[in-house]
Amino acid sequence: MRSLDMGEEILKPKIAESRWRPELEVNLIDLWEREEIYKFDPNSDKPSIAIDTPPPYASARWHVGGAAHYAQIDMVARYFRMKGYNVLFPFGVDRNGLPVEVQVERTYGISCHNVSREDFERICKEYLDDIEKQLIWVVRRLGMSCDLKEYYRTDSPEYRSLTQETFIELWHKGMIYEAEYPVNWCPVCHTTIADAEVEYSDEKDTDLVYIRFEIEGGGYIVVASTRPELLCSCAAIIFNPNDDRYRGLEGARAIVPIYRHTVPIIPHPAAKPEFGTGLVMVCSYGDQVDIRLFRELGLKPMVAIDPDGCMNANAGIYAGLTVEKARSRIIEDLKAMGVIEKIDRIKHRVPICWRSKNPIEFIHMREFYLKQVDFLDDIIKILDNMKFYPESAKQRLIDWIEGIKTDWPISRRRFYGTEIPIWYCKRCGRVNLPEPGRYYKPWKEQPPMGRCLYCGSAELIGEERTLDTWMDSSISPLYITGYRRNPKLYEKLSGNVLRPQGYDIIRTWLYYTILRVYELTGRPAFKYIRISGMGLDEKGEAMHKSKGNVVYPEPILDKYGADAFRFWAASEAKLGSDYRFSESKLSSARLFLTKLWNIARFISQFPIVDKPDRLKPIDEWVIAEANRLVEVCVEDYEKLDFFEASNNIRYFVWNIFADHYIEAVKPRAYNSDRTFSKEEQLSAWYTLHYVLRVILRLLAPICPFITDAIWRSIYGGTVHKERIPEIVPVNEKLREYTEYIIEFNSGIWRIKKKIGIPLNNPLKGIIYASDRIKLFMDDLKRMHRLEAVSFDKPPKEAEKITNSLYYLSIS
RNA sequence: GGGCCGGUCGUCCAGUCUGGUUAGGACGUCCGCCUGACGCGCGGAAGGCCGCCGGUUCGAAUCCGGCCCGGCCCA
Repeated sequence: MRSLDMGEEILKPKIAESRWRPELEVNLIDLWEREEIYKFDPNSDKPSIAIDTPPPYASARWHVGGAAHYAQIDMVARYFRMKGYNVLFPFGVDRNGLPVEVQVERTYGISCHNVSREDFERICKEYLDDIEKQLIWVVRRLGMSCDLKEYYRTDSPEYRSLTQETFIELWHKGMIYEAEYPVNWCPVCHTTIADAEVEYSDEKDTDLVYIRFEIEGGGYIVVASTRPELLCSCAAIIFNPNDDRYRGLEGARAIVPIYRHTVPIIPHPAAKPEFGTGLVMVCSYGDQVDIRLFRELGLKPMVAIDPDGCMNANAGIYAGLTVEKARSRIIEDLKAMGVIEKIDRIKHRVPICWRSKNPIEFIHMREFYLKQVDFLDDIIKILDNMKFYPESAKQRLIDWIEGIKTDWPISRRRFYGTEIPIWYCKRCGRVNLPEPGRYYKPWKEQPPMGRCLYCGSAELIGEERTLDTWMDSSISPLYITGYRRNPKLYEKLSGNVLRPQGYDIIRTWLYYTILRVYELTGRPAFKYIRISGMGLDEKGEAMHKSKGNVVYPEPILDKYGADAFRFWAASEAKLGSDYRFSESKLSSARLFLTKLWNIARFISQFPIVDKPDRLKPIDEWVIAEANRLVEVCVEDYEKLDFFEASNNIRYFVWNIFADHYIEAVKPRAYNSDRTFSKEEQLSAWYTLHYVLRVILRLLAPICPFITDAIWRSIYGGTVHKERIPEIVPVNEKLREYTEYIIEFNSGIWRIKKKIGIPLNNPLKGIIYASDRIKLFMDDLKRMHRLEAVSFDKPPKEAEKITNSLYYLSIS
């Protein structure tokens, strides 16, 4: 250390620029990569954790909400590292399945059915590669501390082979079966989808048609329906058993108009008396209720809609028409026949496909199913072994699980996905599964088993269908921890996986993962589950391309820098709540960073000294406040949240440290007029650096760039290898003085403003203050350049400034 | 229809679980200031019947009941 005999000109800040420039962030990204400071060490004895990053769909660009979510996940990773953990933080890109295909078909105006399967696969890959580049650019620019040299793709042969391996494993465990049931069918995507993939449209105006049915043996009834095109498949008419109007009809039969077949009239609680006339026709299938009723009442279904969403031969003259066309045509015909009583316009929601957003139909298909109904109780029980943040997210999952009634259909009649690894024997019809361990494409490769394992026939036919994309995604924690491929790593990490994701995919990604990991390993998939809210636009509405309100992160990151963006992402909303994008908040985040930069610049001019034997009271006071900040931040970080931490850091840095402590301590730190002793000056220098280092370490997970830039230029090394600061022993009671210090300073500033003198001018006259501020008075007196301070009772002629501050001017 | 979340200065949000001095912050607004880090700054100020109605209590933004409005999820 150099001589402490200060001539003022020796004090030169180590940080020269008065502004942090976000362009400099890019240099740090390169530096971090070169120094490999975020690398996971499989041989370390530190506690380990794996973060199961949500593989973003490569089929869609990120908006600022998505980028903010990933920034938050990175904060989690960085916090665990600074807590002393060895963190496996992979980055995956989900490239499988229907979403990709739908996007590709839309973008290129093709259909997977009118180009060859090979070509379609190639186009999907190229499209994904392109989008992925943008994605990776954003990930890097955000400062994500994952290893981007080794990110994984769910459509890689390695990943798909694990998906197939788990399929084979579950097959052999007897958990997969094939069956023909009514399924959710998307006529546009041309495939079965799972209940979890069904959404409901916004409320739309629909015709509720009141149709007259003759009763066998005379009379008629009126049935209201939104799906008259299904008349041909009408198998019964129900009314509520409590509905007095229709009691007499029990056992009667009605004649279906146009088709003239007769159907029973049955009392059943599924009919709501207040809907329409209280009489409901049961058709195969208008909705889920119909499916249930057919099963319950033992009715014989008649298929009326084909896989293209058109009426089939059973619909008679309407065959070949789309459902919508058939509906309007049949309404016209019924009108002409004079059997329509009236048509109401009602609002209702229709089930739609989560990707194509088209109405789904319920039709019969033969599909593979993964058993889940048998395991629901076990799954709910195993949730107790996983910690949810926030706690309330758990209920959403339980609600979903409790509503599950059928097994999971996992086969998809699509192309861009993991192939179902099955060859069928043409002779005996049995299913042949290959050995696990590599990636199979049964639709184009020779059967690896050569001959049928059961009858020895050489005639084997490869399965053409693919798996539901959630069959891939739901093994991501197994993939990243080396399940079946790296036993040592798997042993180390299994049981230590953290899942961060949004609440929008609780019923899909989260649920399916927990289900599958349980079925495969019998263990809980996760130790921690972090559920975040959704990123919305400035008005609080979801961002959609079609709405034109999408804000992309690239220009925002260029303009404000990643740290400002990340600070915004941390400080905008509590974990679990939705967050709105707001450019004005982003710019205030940037102001905060500038403030921090300049605080560091100021402090950087003073030498870094050892702790002196005695600290001045105000120094100890600010350290006590810093202790409290550490407590608040750690508490927040432990909840995997950053809202309280970031907001408290900002408040402390700006409103306590800068406004009151630094201002008060400036004269002592410079000590140009030798008001203070050398030891007192050292106490200031020590405290300034101490607090700055606390702030930088606390903020490092949120703002990794600016904190590291400051750390490197003042202290050397990187802040990212530091630990989260701990509380140091000081007199915590000093925090009780905080409000008095603020009130005192504020009072003096008000006096100076009132008499019209600059804040750095001496204040003539006598200040009457409360003696509770006495402890800090030599610093405060010098800070404000007060001429005289008294702790006596103020005289009557003194002016009251605050409850405890009076001023007697000298005229 | 069922469930969940929300309604607090002009705007966006804390505070509500664990009731208690003048309900906090950020942005915006107004006034003043070149103050040995920062004008992307400093200081000062204005601005709120805490959705509505009732109840519990010495005391309610906070607890209880009802209602209204907005959003999400499920049928």
